[in-house]
Amino acid sequence: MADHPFKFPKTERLCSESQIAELFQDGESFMSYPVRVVMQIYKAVEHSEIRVVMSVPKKKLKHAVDRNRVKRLLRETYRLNKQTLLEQAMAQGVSVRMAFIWIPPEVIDYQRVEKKMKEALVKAGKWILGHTTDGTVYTKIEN
RNA sequence: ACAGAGGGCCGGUCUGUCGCUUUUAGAAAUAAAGGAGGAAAGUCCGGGCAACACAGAGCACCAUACUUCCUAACGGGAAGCUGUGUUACAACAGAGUGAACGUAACAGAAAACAACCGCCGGAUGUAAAUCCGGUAAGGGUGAAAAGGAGGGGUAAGAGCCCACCGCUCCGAUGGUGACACCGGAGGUCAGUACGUCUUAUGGGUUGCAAGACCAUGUACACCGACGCAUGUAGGGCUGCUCGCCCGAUGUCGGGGGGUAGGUCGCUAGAGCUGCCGGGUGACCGGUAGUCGAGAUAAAUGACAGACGCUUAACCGGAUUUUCCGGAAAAGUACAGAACCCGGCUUACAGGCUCACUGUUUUA
RNA sequence: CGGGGUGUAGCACAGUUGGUAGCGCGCUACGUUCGGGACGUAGAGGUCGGAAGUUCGAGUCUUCUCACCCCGA
Repeated sequence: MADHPFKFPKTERLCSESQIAELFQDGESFMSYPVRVVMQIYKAVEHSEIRVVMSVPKKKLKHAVDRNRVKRLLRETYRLNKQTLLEQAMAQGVSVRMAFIWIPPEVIDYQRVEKKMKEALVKAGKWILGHTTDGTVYTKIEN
């Protein structure tokens, strides 16, 4: 995985309906406009991994074209900037599940989305650090 | 040339870097090839396909409705007919209803066996006027007022009579037909709109989250059939016995509960393209070639650069409008497959093309 | 993706054969009260989601369109 840092295969995406339901029920969320991030961490089994899902509500963007466009932008910016967060997770020995939910009712251009995604990932890194050091971590999942 | 109205088609291209998905090859790393639309949309119709239901006939309900054709089918399309409409081309509408019934607000005398005003005649009266009768030509109301508008006729009028038009019926001709056109007759006690209604045709229900299979695995309450049994263990009626009744544990089916993972359905089809032939046309027949997405939290992308196209300030040249060359800047649409087809409808930057109508000018 | 439903006053709702759009709560004014509430009287407030069509006339019938809600392994 370290050999090809910009890949984004299915093993890094959250594909199971039940795992997504679990994430939204038990995960904690914070705002990093223009996205809301839902996160959940648990102890890594063999090596740390991060599984991500992108969500764009139909109520915000009515046309399928716009929803696809936003999801592709989110995927692309995450794919190109995920490396530092993965290193943080490996340092703490945890795996992460997270969801990005789009908030604004319009499409935003690539440069701004990339900037906001970097900010969101920095916040996520701080969140991981905060929850691993004060011991509130390994709440639910052992899987 | 200007104006108007219509049909058909296209709807970006290339390079680099980083990715996604399917197939094939490979032990793997990886490599190669493919990867959104005319509307993929709305889900308004029609089919295929699937599961379930189903003797036959009638009624009811829903949809459609000029004619002939096209089609797997259609509420779609083509060509025509009639009417409305336009300067014209367009465009729009379209079964029957003298079989019967219902409704027609407000206004108006009256909304269907019509006398309010008016007109005419008669009676009473000096007169004004009142009463009786005739009259649908005129007035006013209304969306709609009892064939039209002329002449004759009459007290005044009226298809009361006459010619023309319209209407209804009959006949001839042309057309597959809607219908057109011609001739004759009737003599208008046949109004209008909508609905009920009539006639003909079609319609079983639900939809790929249909449905089939595999894996994981929970809990069987209840019901039916079969099997076992001298109807055993056990239970109910009872204080107890007898007696009577129910009857677990097996197999199959129903029902209930659980699982949220995978495979199939899943893309070669009323397919697409070229040519030839038939038809006014929708379309049909023949022949050759061709394979063009199959995802499943859901791929088909992101960024950078160059070009193309449109509008073009501005600059240069010929220089009256105008033409030629260059060009900053801005814009480059509507929109994303989810079982598949045939239509309809709606959205759409810009461009190409075909045929048409009117006016003006030139030959 | 497939199927079904609802839009009427500020809010919740009525409105059958097409013929002047209503009820309840709320709002405004007046009365009543020392004042308020309650009560009584009067009144205002409507592109009937939007656009076409049928009709003399559409909340109602037809077509298109917009928004919201529900159901389906």
